[in-house]
Amino acid sequence: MGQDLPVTSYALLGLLTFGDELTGYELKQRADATLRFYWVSPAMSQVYSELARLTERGLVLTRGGGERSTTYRLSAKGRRALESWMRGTDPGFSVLKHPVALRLLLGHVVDTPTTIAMLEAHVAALDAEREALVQVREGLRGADAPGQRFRHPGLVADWGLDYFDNERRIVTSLIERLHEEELQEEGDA
Amino acid sequence: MGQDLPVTSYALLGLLTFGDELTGYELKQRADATLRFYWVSPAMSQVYSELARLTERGLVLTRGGGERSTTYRLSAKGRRALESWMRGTDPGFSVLKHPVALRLLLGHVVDTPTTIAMLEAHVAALDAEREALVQVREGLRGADAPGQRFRHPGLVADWGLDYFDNERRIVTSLIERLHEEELQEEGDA
DNA sequence: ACAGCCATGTAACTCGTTACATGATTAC
DNA sequence: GTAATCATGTAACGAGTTACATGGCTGT
Repeated sequence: MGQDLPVTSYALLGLLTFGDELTGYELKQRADATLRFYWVSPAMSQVYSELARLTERGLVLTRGGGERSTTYRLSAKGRRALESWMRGTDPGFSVLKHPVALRLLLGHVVDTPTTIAMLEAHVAALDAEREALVQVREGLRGADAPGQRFRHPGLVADWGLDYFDNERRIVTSLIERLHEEELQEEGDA
Repeated sequence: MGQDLPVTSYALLGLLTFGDELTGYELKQRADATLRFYWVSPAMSQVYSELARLTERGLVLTRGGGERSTTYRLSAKGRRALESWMRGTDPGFSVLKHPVALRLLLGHVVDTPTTIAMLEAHVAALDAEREALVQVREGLRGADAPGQRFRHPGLVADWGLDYFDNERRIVTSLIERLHEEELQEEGDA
């Protein structure tokens, strides 16, 4: 034991449990494709520094150091570390940083049409993100059947899609609520 | 102009737009009560250092400096800064750090019952958080009618409650999916 | 030849946290 | 009296970002 790494380290370590061997660059791409929806996509430079730390602690093994590209794979020690982290530590609660909700909270500072425009832009962004996640989900077809070893990413992607759908629904209804108020106020004026 | 503060600074500044005057301690409590659901609750020490910076830039005014407790209120300049931030800058997309989704993604590393137990604990945590938000929502009764000046916090709280409800629903269904797979596997063995 | 992607890192910096330190006021 | 809450800060640190720097390889 005796390791306590930030969650992002374990997340990157976890991306190396899918049976393949990646360069730092490829690991970053994998993080961009899937991790970013539920966690964060670390900067390129952080991927390399995390890999250096994981290597130092013997949790990953390198191949081809010195040449143009180095690949990384999970070590037995790394697998044990990941497993004991998953079994033995409390995940903690999720943290949401939602700039649109924050600005809606402060809606009295600006006029209603400005707030409505912001929410409409958010719906558009939501659609774009959803579409990106759909692409990821498509890429998992075949590996996602019950009993398949790597079926979990498919489950999480479905979770994410459901989240997007629900958020779209509620934001749309908030827009309507604000629209009705607008009409009311115009009636008063 | 020439100010570019982190979002958290504007968030704290925004909490001072509700017509009252607060101590750092009270501001922290307000952040704990509402901001934490959509953004973050900064540490006590950060609240004080942010207030110091906002004061330095003239965005908030202090009363009673030197005595045991100092209160802070929004300045005209602070209001303009907040407004131009809300109108003129892109909110950006929300960031979700979801340790439970992350661990579900890596479900192949542990056994299914462990994953199910984690999801069940998450449902319990969700219920507790929801209940805390219900309390906040109750405190907003009266200020939340259409046309009321400070009705937006009520809208955001409703959004948050809907989010919790939806997440509970999907996590529960994920638990069922995993349960069914478990039974299937036992049948095979 | 040139653009774009693959690949790897360093340096400086900011945000935000935890730990520490202090003391007044209030409730029991 | 003593525990909890109110109130304010400092110091050290870690996580993560942006900007910078470098160079090979690939397609057109």
